[in-house]
Amino acid sequence: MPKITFLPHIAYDSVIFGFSDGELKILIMEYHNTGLFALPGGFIQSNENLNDAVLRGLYERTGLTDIYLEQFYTFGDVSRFKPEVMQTLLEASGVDVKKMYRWMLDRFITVAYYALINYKDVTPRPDALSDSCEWYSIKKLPKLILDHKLIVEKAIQTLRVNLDRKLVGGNLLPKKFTMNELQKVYEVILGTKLRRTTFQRKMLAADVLKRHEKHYSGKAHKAPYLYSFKKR
Amino acid sequence: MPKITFLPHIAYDSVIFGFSDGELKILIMEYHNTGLFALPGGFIQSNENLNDAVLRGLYERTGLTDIYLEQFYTFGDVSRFKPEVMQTLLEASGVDVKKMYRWMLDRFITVAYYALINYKDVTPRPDALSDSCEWYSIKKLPKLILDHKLIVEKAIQTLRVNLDRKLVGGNLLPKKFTMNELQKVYEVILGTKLRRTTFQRKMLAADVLKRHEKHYSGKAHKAPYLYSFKKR
DNA sequence: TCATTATTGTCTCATTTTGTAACAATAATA
DNA sequence: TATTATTGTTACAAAATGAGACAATAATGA
Repeated sequence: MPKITFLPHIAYDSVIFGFSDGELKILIMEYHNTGLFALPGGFIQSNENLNDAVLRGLYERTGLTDIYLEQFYTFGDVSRFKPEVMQTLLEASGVDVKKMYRWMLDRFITVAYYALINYKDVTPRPDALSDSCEWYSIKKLPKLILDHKLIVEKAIQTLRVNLDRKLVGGNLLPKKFTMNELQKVYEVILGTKLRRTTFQRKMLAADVLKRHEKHYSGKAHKAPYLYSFKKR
Repeated sequence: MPKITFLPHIAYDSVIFGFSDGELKILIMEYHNTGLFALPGGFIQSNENLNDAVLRGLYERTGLTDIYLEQFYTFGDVSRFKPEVMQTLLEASGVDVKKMYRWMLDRFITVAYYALINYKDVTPRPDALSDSCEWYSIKKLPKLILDHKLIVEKAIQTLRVNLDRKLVGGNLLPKKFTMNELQKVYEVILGTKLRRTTFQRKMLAADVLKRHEKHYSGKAHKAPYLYSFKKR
């Protein structure tokens, strides 16, 4: 069995977005007994494509394979080199830093991705080094290590720009959804209220939605149609 | 004097755009006696910010310090690992590959940037490994090594998207320019003809231009105003 | 000197897109 | 069966854009 080796100095971090309770949430890991929180990230095997490494990490944490994923920035400032932080994480997990994990204390450049997933499809799983992997509202994030707060902010900025251009909002919803649910996703991401009729007209005119049967919620009013995104 | 060391496995490549003769051009390096062409790139010193490394490389090739620069993608497929190409480059330059440059034959992930500069401000300078550093029209590029063609294509795509959103077109022109010159830049980048009156109205409405004196070209017609971009 | 030519800055009107409100059509409830 | 809340669609106003017209030059040359 060949030994798995990772590329030194290069990592990735992923901002995994979900939508629930009318809020935008992301997955955050907490490390054993440290009170330190971080984005889910990982390393690239020496014979592995960068994008595949990220998909592998996403699969390990969420169990999902067919994920909307987008690379948005690579963070390479020297100021993100803080070996004492990584040392704390490793020691708290009881691994032998001196031997196997020496390379993890080096300077790292990290390639950041964001993913959009359907909240309900996921049961977050922590990895070997971490205690928990849980959803946090982007309005109430814990303090994150290194520059991870900056990474989250840039992810949200990029998502906002791409929302209309790439019409990616639907990836945060189940396959079928109502127009109102889609509008709420847009409103939360953009941070503004949108006009119902204008939104509906725009989405229908974009010719990306397929209309399905009506959805009877049990509420005392007209039932809305369900929609799904057309395959491209 | 401390020895300069570079981060292994990480490089950058830059797509340096200029505008002349009504064409969009980029700087391409040719390597000694090899007929191999590549984007200007380089490595990151172990105590240097990623962005600073790119600016340093840009300065070495162009002599410019105040450059519009944007990171747009990080390329990390295993398929870009072709040690024989780098070996050819190094050997043709007469360096001792076995000793100093062993690390250059490893797998590299490259962070790609594009820069916009005023063509006339620059006298391209080759680096130690290369023969020449010259402007090529993006319509007539030589065959490039590795995935550099893909990198150029992605740079152009990103530039198109950012053109209106960030109003960066002016960085390809001298400080002062006429509306017609600016329009030509837009047309070349977008690959389409634009309507003169609509373009003028849009640019003026955007409130990013400052109007200066008229420019008398000697031609037999009304003289256009000169404009510059407002500082942000 | 004064038409001529090419191009510019601006205006006008038509067309398209977007903002805003109105309204009829339900699905459950009382 | 009237009431309530929400939906899909239409109607009209307002704004943005497309497309052309036109007067205002800067040089040229008769």
